[in-house]
Amino acid sequence: MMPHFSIGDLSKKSGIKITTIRYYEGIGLLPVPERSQGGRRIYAQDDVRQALFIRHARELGFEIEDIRSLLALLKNPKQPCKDADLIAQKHLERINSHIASLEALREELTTMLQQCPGHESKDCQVIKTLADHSSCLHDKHG
Amino acid sequence: MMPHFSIGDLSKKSGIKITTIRYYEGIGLLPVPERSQGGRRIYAQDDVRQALFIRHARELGFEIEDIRSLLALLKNPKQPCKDADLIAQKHLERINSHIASLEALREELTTMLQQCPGHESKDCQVIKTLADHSSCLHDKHG
DNA sequence: CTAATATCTCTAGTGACTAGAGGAGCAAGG
DNA sequence: CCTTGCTCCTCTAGTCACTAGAGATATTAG
Repeated sequence: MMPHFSIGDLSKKSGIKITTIRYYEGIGLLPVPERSQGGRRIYAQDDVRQALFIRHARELGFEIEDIRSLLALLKNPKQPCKDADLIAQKHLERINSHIASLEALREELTTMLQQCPGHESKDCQVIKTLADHSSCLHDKHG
Repeated sequence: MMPHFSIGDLSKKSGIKITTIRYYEGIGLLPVPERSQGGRRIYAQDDVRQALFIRHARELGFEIEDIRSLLALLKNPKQPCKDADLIAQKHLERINSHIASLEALREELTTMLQQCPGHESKDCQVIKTLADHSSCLHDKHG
């Protein structure tokens, strides 16, 4: 007899909220589970594993579409590994450029705050910097 | 005679897309402008300044509600500067923690990719790491 | 006068959920 | 057997900050 779990069990085991589990089912990221006589979802051990996989990937910032691809690779063990590597590599690049732009923002915000001596907002460096883009440290933040 | 600008002019001068300008008007971030006889928006120099302020703040990652507060401070020069500093300070903290978690992700992704020797996805370290959360470098990514 | 371009309003879509309404299943205690 | 309280059900709508598109009108250049 295989163990089976309610949606609440799956939620606790995977750390994914119940509403989110239903949402994932709706978009096809989690399988459509069996139902009890009363119409409630019944999950198996495999579903717990898949939910954990998804949660971990989301925590790592992978997008849903990436996860869809990674799940396909997980289920087809003969698929070339480089497909997964490519997804991870692209994601790493996104993260790297995201970090770079956030660091630029941090620098500018820090400068703004350090230079701010005033008591009234008319002297405020934060306001001034925002109002006058030409005094900005960087050309591009985004 | 004050200079006046069409929405297209404002868009070019501010770097904000036309549709976004209308959206900002809708949510009260930009003022409701005068209209020409034919019903087109007419902007003044002040609006250009305000649009630039908004764009710069958005580039720095401030949320719309933050910008609303900062605009209020800009327009009331007697307001205490620390109100603006507080907003910027909070934002800086958000950015710092965002950077920290992205760096954790980067580390884990890098490790995953470096350890990946395989040819088939069943040996893929990327897939394996995602499937087995316990082998994860960090407790928390988020 | 015509053709091209700019602008208008309005609706709906994006991603990844989240919140809430209103109803039904289910287990335990009295 | 009945009630209480929890879990679960579906469905709709809201979040944020836009973006895209349809279909209509205004303005401008030639």
